[in-house]
Amino acid sequence: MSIEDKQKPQRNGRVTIRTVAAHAGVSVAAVSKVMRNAYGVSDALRARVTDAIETLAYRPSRAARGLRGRSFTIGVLLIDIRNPFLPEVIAGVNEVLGPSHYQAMIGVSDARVQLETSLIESMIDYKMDGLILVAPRLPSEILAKFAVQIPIVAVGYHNASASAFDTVNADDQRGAEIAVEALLACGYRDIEMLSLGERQGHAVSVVRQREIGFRRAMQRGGLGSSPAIGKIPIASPKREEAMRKFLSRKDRPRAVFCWSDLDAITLLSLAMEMGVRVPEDLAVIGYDNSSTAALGLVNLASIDQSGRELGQIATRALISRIEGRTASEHIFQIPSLVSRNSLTRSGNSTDR
Amino acid sequence: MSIEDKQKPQRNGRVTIRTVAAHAGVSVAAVSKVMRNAYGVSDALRARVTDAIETLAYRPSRAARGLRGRSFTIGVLLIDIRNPFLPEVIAGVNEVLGPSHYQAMIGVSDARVQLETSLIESMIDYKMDGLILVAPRLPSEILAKFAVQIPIVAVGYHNASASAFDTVNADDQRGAEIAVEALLACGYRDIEMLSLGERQGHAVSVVRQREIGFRRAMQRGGLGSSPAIGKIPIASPKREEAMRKFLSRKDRPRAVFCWSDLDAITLLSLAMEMGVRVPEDLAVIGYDNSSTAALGLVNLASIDQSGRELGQIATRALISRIEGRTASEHIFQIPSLVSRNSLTRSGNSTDR
DNA sequence: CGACGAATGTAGAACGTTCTCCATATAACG
DNA sequence: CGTTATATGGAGAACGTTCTACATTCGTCG
Repeated sequence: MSIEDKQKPQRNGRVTIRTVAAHAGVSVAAVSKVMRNAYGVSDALRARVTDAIETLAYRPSRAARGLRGRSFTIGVLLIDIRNPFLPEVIAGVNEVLGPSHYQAMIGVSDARVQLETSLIESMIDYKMDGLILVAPRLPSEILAKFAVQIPIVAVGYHNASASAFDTVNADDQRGAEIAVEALLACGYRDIEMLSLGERQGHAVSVVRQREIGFRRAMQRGGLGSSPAIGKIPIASPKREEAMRKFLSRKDRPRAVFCWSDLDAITLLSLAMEMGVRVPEDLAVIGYDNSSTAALGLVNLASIDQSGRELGQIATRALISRIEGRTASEHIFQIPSLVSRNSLTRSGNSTDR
Repeated sequence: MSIEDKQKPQRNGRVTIRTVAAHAGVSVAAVSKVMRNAYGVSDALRARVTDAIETLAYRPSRAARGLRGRSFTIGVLLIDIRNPFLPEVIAGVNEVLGPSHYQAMIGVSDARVQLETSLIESMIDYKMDGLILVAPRLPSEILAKFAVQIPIVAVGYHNASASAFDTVNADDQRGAEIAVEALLACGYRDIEMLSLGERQGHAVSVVRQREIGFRRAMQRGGLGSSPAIGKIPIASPKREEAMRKFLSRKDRPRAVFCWSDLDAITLLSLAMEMGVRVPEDLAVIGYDNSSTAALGLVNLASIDQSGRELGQIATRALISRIEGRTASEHIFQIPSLVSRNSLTRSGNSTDR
């Protein structure tokens, strides 16, 4: 009879930590200890509990875990899911997370500050163990405020002075310089940059960094103190319109550096439609080295910043922070040029 | 003094439901009721509580919610994040979820059954309210087993007899038929399909459905009882190799239908490299009408199944199921042809 | 005026973990 | 043999919600 008192579990189907404890003939606390492999567990006990977990196919409830301690989940926030660069980052994250006991949950903010905020809050409310923010839009002060509640690593967010969170970046200034240097090396002097519309990037965004690098390289090359930077809106009908206008300008430059392959590829396409030959009339170089750029049909020269690597590094940084590091880290990767036909006819089409 | 007894909250910084209750001078249960807008709340009470929530900037803990009741989160499982069709689905999901109080969390399975299983389990363990599985790899019996634990809607998964979960699909058989009919209408008779390697698709996958549709349309057109279907592996080096082999076959067909734009675009690119003219030597039609296909440079005719719409429909179905529906629904959308230059030179290049 | 039902609010038991103390057993040591 | 350290296991209080019962207050109606 006294045994039946204990038989309260099993009420609904779910196998809980209590079921496991009963099956193994030990206490709930013991099971918890084994799972967290905490101190003070004999081999015999561990074996018995492990067995019970196995046979019952027990899975700890993440919800309950989150309420009290670790949830073993990390949140990844993407600004946009259509930019092919971002999936690469995810791939890198998953590679590192795979062998660990952590899992990634992804949120997509669609570049809306409102949604970004609420997703971050949700992830905190889920008691996730840490966050990787990819190209967040929020200002540093806000991120810092979140960072006291949860470990944060920002990718594609240039703020090397942030002390509350880590950053992982490709050196976007250097990337832009490399692009300009490549154009100069091909003999082009009349160079412009096509960047992203004003409202889309704050000072710490990758876009603005690339503009800085562009300006510096142009000045260093002796090409004026304020080189031209055009702004392309992000929304679709206006976007193509702005590019068409650029392509039909009588004073169109000889070469153009686009902030992203996304724009560069569309530009290439419109150029073809409008009879502007690439690279004979206009040389184009993009950024991200997306898989579309690599297509023989497109053949777009591009700056490669390995999203996969950035994802891997960010994940490792986050885990080390979750496990106790408090000093902030700011990691830089150096991007590289992938030359293709949009740069010059002899562009190395068989890259890498 | 007796008041101070109650002052236990506020221990660490977090604003909990108890803080709100104290601030509004009501019970915890009352606050909970207001938030769930349950029955039996006066306007006065509601106002007071709403005020307190506002001033304290209270956010309910999702972790705690999940432990007891609704978590107001739905999980989305993607087979692969690099296929541009899938982000479209997410966009559709987010559009419907935006105005609601639900939020989406995304997991990426990378087409690995193991990972897919563990992600689904995690989502269940988080007590998410429902799941949208996009092109899952798991067999129906397993999905059915999961579906008793959590409402499930599968997208891109053909099993109209499943009674435990809903399915939302474009009619992939019909889509393939439309493709073949378009090729026939252009006068091509020597037609093959390039499909996905054997191990990649089970019977209910979209790929196999497209094969069925292809066969039926070919037979109906009087083109043999077992038309040729080539299989292209998914992994990168072998993939291009198989396509090159196809392109250099002496008995290469006059027209080809690819299971996905992903393959069709690579094929187009390799064809150009190898000097095979499209559509003069080879007509190509793809599937998904991805944004890359629409580029002037690529100009790939394709079957359009609006991923956005599928996402929207799936989300609405899931919500209705969460809110009580038990009978399963199996929804079909009819895809459409987007004609472009890869089909015939006069291919309507200015689509949509 | 008594009785009953509707409307409103509250107490308190879950939910499934983690983790801090404690209790006990065993070993070590003088 | 007593005393003290050390290893091992367990009890039970959180964590922040939801939600079922129940208590109270009114109105209404016969």
